Amino acid sequence: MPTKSSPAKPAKDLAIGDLARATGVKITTIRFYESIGLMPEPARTAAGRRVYGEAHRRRLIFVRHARDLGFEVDAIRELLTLSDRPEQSCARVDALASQHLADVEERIARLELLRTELTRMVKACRHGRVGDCRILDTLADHGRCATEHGAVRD
Amino acid sequence: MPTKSSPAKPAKDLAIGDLARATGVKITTIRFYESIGLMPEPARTAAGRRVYGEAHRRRLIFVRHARDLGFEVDAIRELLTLSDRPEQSCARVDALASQHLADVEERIARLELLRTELTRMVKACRHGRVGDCRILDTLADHGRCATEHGAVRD
DNA sequence: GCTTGCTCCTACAGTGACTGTAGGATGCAT
DNA sequence: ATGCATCCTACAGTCACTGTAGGAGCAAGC
Repeated sequence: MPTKSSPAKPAKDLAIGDLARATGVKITTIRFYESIGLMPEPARTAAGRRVYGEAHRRRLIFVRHARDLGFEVDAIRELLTLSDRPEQSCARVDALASQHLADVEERIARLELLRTELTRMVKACRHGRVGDCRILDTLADHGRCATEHGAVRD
Repeated sequence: MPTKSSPAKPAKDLAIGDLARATGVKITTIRFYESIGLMPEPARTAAGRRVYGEAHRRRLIFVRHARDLGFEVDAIRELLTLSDRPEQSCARVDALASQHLADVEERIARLELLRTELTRMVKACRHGRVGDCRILDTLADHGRCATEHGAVRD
């Protein structure tokens, strides 16, 4: 298995399409990440095509994985900055992750209220005419809801 | 309590700000709903100010409540159309609500995988230096994840 | 050397569901 | 008459991309 101490890695160059295939990130998204500063500006060929190396690949995988885990771009930007300062305390990293976890838990809680309410609504449906529809009745009047489901908000 | 059979309701007119206060929907949002056809174009005063009545208020409450429950605008548009045809079967209403419920359940499932993974990451943190940070390690390598959390996607 | 077909480039518009701002007109109370 | 709240339109901004238009580069086959 490869270690980062291998000294003479040929650092094979990657075109943007190669990088996209290697990471599962779309070409347009890679360019977008560059435009918002999540990815650094790569070297270019004489014809102006982007040339990437192993460091770019690792960084993009980090970004993609953090996005998959739901971190926002600003948080990822900060995480990337932090990971460039290995001597610092990781308290801030912990705080970012903990905050994100708290956000996820809040979203789950809100969605569970929603699930409760929607389940109730769907069960109440007697499959008759629109004029007698309990689902529409409930939508017309929050007073018929069992829970104080707030708004979904994302 | 008011019934819709009250015949001579004075139908007190509402300015857009009154309607906003009565429903908790912001003025700009009411105008936005009008622009996308969720709310009908209201009558206007001679000076061009919008004038709303009880029917508008009920419709806006319906829209707001459906949005709070996470229905998308297109679904709400369809629900509103359906509720104008009280003799039709409510099967389509049921289908829209059931589909939305399924969507909510899927989002919950994905978020729960995320919660698992984030909890694991945060617990693994040994509060040391960035260079030894398990959280950053995990972000750099999906292989360290316990679950196939996909992407969050909303 | 030329064509074919793939890859890549920039620049900009569109998504969803709003929110915010600029700049002006109206309405009402004092 | 003045001041202030409310209202109007029109448009830009949000987030994290995705899609499109229109063009240029590059390798392989003929």
